[in-house]
Amino acid sequence: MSRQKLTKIRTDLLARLVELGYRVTPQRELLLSALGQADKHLSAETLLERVRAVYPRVNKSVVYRNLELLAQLGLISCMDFGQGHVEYEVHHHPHHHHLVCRNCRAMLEIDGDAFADIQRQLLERYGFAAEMDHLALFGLCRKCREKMPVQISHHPHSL
Amino acid sequence: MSRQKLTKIRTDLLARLVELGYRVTPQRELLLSALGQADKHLSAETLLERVRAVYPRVNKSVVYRNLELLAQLGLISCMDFGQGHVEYEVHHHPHHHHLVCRNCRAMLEIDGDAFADIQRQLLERYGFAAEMDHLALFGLCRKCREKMPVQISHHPHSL
DNA sequence: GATATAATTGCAACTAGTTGCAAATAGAAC
DNA sequence: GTTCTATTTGCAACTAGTTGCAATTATATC
Repeated sequence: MSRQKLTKIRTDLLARLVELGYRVTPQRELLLSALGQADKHLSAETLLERVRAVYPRVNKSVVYRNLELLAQLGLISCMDFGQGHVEYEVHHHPHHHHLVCRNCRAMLEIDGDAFADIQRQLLERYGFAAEMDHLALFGLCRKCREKMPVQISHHPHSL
Repeated sequence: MSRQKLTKIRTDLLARLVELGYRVTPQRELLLSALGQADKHLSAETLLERVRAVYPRVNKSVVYRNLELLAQLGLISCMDFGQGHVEYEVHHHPHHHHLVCRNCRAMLEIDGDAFADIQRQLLERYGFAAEMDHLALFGLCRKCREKMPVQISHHPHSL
């Protein structure tokens, strides 16, 4: 992605913050730069590192709080990969899901409306409006399924 | 549930551990008792408390390690509710999912094969074998949807 | 540019959970 | 019942993330 585009992402998000009544601070600029420069989801920790690479005195609670804020406002998306592993990204492609392989950690991005049917069913049957615009599902990818025909025992003895 | 049934759950799981080559320790007995007595998912912390209510000197790392072990062996199920909130339970009803309301935290249990169709589709289209036997989906339940027709602003000023 | 003030940051103390390692112990073999 | 040893536990130090609060600062107004 071009340098211009990256700058645009940052300034657009800053402008949105101002519109919503929030302030532009150097810490927020740094964080949005880091997010804009990333080509994939990044963890809060990685983002803190990248922010500190530019300006080491930024406090970690500021990064955590701002990531939460931005996610709440819908300016960035927050993907929960389970076991407390959360990653953030700007909305490059607004609507997609992830298939994560438990074995090789490979991640397959799939179409955003893959779950539209089931979403409609849940609404009809249970009156439940499920948020299904950015899901992560775990399982085994094709390669790993083919490589692993037999179930591995979990016992340390047998490993 | 009857006292007998509870004891049975514990002894059954202990027997399975022995079959798999693991040892029976007082700590594991206490943990399985606590799990067997629970009528719902419990967090690791709550389980630690319950174990310590009986025998206060049990170490927390032991509880965490054993919950991980039991879940890995499939003897208990581990439900990830996102944001690092994980809960454990013995398999009373083997196959179900949860619809969790973001607003009132109400939890609706739904049928285990609600996602069978989509699971088959993911396998056909992407060769991905998704684990879909115990999912948690977030959204708004019927009541909260009806109560909340307008979108609330997130800004602290306006709250 | 100075002033006011609400938003934001930095700090320090805290929580839940993890890890490496030495000590204790369950279970097997005698 | 002793002995052996791999498993399991307890400990202490650590990590990621959270929270309350005082100090700082971005922005609006004059």
